[in-house]
Amino acid sequence: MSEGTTRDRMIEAAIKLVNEKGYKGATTKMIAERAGVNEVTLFRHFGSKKGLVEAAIEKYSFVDHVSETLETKVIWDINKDLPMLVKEYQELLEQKREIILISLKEAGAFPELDQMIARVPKTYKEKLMVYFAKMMEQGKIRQTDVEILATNFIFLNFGYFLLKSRLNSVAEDMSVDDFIHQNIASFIHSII
Amino acid sequence: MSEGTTRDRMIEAAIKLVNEKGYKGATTKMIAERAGVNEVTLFRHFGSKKGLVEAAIEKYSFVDHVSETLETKVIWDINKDLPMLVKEYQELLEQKREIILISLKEAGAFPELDQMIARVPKTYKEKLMVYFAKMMEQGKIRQTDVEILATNFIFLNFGYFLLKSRLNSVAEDMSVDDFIHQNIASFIHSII
DNA sequence: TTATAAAGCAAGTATTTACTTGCATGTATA
DNA sequence: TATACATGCAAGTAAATACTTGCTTTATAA
Repeated sequence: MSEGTTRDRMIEAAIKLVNEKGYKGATTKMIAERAGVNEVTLFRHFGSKKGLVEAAIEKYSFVDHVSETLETKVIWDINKDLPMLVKEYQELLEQKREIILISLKEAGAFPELDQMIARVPKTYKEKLMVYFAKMMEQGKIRQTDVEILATNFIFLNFGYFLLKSRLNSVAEDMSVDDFIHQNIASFIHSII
Repeated sequence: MSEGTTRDRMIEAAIKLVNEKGYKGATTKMIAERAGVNEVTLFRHFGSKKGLVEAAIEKYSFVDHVSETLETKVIWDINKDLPMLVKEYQELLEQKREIILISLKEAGAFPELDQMIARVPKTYKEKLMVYFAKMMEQGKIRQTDVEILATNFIFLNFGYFLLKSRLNSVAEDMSVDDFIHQNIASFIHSII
């Protein structure tokens, strides 16, 4: 029995097990066991397995503060801003790691989940474009297509995140700081 | 009933359904149905469901010709070589799309699959490093760390591929040619 | 044409799984 | 103390699922 209320423990166990075994693979028996709870309690709280997983998804879908960061923490110095943004974005991906991987696993099964996850890079891209445009106005980066800059930045981040998450062959042993000081530094160098 | 031998049809149906529904979600009944085959035939051929999926995995794990390409088709012109390599790599990812997504879904369940998939970007990275090193020797690209170049190139490719595959929000409506002419062009511009 | 192999068909089995019901136990609040 | 509420426990149900067996039908090839 871990910490938190009964409800929290069930939700946490559900997220973890669905991530490990997939929706079908995570049985209610296993979830109850890992939550240190009787299986019946699970149905009394959420009605059905689907209800439980939906509750779990909802709980983990906290509103991302990435947009906020891009409006407050930015100091208009590309060498400070981008590393900071990568760090925040990777942290966000890490926090949502399980639910992102679930959405890759269970694509289609939970439409709301798809949309929810898709929204993250989308809003991020839009805000990034604004940032790059302003930097360009100020003459702090080269004149280029801001959309390309933004998508490339996201592809880099997402590619690194996923290759590190699962297929740890290219990005193995590459910490976020390594990624920032090597790969992102190279990216920055190319746009100033 | 699609084309091919009975065996081929079963394997094809297995790959597709496991990709759509996950290993547990793809029932033998469904697989048989989609293959236009009696369910018993499936067991007579492969003994068990696991046997079938393993056979399917093995069949789809053709040796990648990426290494070969990097040794034969290259003409030592970065503006021609990289687009060509992206195209080939994206085609490879596309061909292995289903099995790559399966390996993300069923990570851990089929260890051989993990290794198999992981090998693709790994060998690609190594070959790329050699290519970049030679280009540098010839003074055709700027002096930089070849490993960073190679990983960034792969992150871009993989990030694009996955965001396009599933979370189609950032990369939606972005064709491979768009990706090459915009994002990769920007990458090329940054290293010459 | 005949022998052989591959596939279909029907029926069944054991197990798992999501979910239910009835009742006992504990625990907090009025 | 009494009343509500949350949880545990035991037992069960209906459906689905992987897999089997025995027999018939179809296609291949000698």
